[in-house]
Amino acid sequence: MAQGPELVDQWRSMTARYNEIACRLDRELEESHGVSMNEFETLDRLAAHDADKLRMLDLAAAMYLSQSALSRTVARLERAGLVERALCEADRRGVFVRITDAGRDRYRAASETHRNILAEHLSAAD
Amino acid sequence: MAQGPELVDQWRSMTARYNEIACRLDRELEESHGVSMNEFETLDRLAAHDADKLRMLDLAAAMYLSQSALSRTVARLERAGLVERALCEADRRGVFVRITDAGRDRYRAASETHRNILAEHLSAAD
DNA sequence: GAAAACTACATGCGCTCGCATCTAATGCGC
DNA sequence: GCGCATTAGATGCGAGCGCATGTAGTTTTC
Repeated sequence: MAQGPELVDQWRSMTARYNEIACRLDRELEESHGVSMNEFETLDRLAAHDADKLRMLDLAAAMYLSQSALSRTVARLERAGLVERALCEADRRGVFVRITDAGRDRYRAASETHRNILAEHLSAAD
Repeated sequence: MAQGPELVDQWRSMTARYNEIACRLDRELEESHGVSMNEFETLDRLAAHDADKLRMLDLAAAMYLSQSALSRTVARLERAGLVERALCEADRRGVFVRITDAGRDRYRAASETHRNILAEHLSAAD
C-alpha cells in the first residue's frame, strides 16, 4: 500500500503502450482497408459469432463502446456494405446485425494487418 | 511465431483494461475536480518539472497527445486559471507554460483521486 | 542581407465520441 | 384491455481529437 509512484509509472507505461498500438492499428487499418479500429472490432465480433448475426445489445456488451457510438459504427458499416441490419421478429424493437460476404472478405484481409501489427508490438511474453 | 490468437486475446484484454481505467479516471477527475484526464496529465508534467515551466514542444513530447490537442488543452487550462502562458524571449515563436498556484492546488487534490483509482484497478503485481 | 526553407504554435474543418433525449415496441399492474 | 414504466435502438448536441493549414518568428543559403 501507499506506493503511489509505482502504480503511476505502471499506468503511464500502459497508456503509452496502448496509445501507440491503438493509433497504429487505427491508422493502418484505415489506410489499407478503409475501416477504423472500432469498425474492425465490430466486424470481428460478428465474424466470430457462429450465428453471424447479433443483437446490437450483445454487440455493445462485447465491445467497450457506448450504445450510441455502436449504433453509428454499425450505420457506417452498413453504408459501406459490410454489414446488414435486419429487424428482429421476436422483439420488434431489436435489430439484428449480420456481416455480409463483402464484410467477411474485408475482415479477413484486415485481420491479417491487425495480427501483424500486434505481433510487431506485443511480444509473446508479457 | 504464428500464434495469432494469444496476441489477439492479449490485446483485447489490454484494451478492456485500459478503457475501463481511463474512462473511470476521466469521469471522476472531471466530476470531483473539473479536469479531464488529459488536463490532469498536463498539470502532472508541469508540476513534476523542476523549472515548473515548459515549452509546448517538450510537453507534447512527454504526453501522447497531438500538437493541436495539446495546444487546446493548454488553452482550456489557461482559461480555468490553472496554467499561464508566457512568451519565450529566447525564441519568440515558443511559448512557456507554467502551472499557477491554483493549478498546483488543483493538481494535488486531483492527484489523490488519481492515485486512489489506480490503486483500485492496478494490483502491485502485474 | 533578401529570399526560401523551416520551426513553434494556433486554428478551421470534419469526424467520432458520450450524454441526454426521442421514438417505438414491450411488459406489467390492476 | 388500458395506462405506465421499461427497454432497444436512433439521434441532436456539445466537446475533444487529428490532420491540414495559417501565421509569425527563425535559420539557411547564396
